[in-house]
Amino acid sequence: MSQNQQPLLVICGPTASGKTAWALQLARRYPLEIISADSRQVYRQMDIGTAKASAAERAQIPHHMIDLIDPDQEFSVADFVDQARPLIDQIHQAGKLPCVVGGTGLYIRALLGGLAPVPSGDEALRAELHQRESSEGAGTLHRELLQVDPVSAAAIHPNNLIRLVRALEVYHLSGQPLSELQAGHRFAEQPYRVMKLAPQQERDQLYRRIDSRAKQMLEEGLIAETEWLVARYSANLKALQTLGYREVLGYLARELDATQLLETIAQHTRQYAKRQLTWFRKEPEIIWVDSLSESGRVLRSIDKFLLL
RNA sequence: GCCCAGAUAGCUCAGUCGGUAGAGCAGAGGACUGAAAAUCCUCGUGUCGGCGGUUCGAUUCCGUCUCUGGGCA
Repeated sequence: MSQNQQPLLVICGPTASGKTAWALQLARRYPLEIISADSRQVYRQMDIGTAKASAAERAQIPHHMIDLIDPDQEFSVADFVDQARPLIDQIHQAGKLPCVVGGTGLYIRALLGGLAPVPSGDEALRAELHQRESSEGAGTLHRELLQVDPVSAAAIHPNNLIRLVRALEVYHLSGQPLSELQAGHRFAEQPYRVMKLAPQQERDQLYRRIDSRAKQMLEEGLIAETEWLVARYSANLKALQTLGYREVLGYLARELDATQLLETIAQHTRQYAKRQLTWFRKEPEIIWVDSLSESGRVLRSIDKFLLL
């Protein structure tokens, strides 16, 4: 089985770290097609705030897993895996090299390791569970979970409602504890032969790049893009809870002035990048490098990887 | 110049009926299997504006000075 594994390049890392530039650089040397691993770029009409590759860049190299759904539609990590894997196969069959590029750590982990066989989300049930917590008091869901799935209950903080709801949802839908369904899975599938790269840089430098990207998004019209989404859909859209859009919502509600808007987006993006770093730092086998041109060393190891 | 109100953690502030102080935000670290750009957890010693006085003991009371708001001239 492992002899037949096809090669897959992965470029991961925090937002604004230069992943896209790397992919474009590699595309000059290899017949790349890009698989975006980004939970927000799947939304159409959310272009500026999600920093999608430009039309020119997309004309240069095929980009996949972008603009899949409208902003009012649901999407999950399972949808990502289900759609990305056949695409990767097709790219291999066409004799090209798929390159996963993105900062959504969970999507990448699930793509490379698979997901446990658990039921998918149920919005109505979720709403009901949230309702129960607020009407019956804080701690209700955690106590319930303790009864049916003590292992998950021990792992999930009583305040982490989203994850409590998910664990209870799985139990109600399948009759089995989430922890049991996950046991023995541990992201152990290995459908591809993988080489993972991540741009390495000083925290200060990354933060400066984030600051200027936030400024750029506002200059390119993030406010107008958000206003359009609010008008077309609603301010309550879950997709509008995305970094950048959420702060513009605050600006439109006059909770922030223009200066505060820029500063807040930059600040929240820095916090997000920090969370991403926490995730990727513990991810195994990532090769962190300053730049691809490092006298060709990285390129030579990619060559070697592809020849195996 | 006079009157009033402030001056406490990087920021905004609370508080100590006198026994040297704590929240939110920021920052750092961490968790994460169908909402993941989401969600959640942990970490707070700082001449309590300066100098005097009262007191066993002052950041807390008194005086004075400096600075910042606001008002009156």
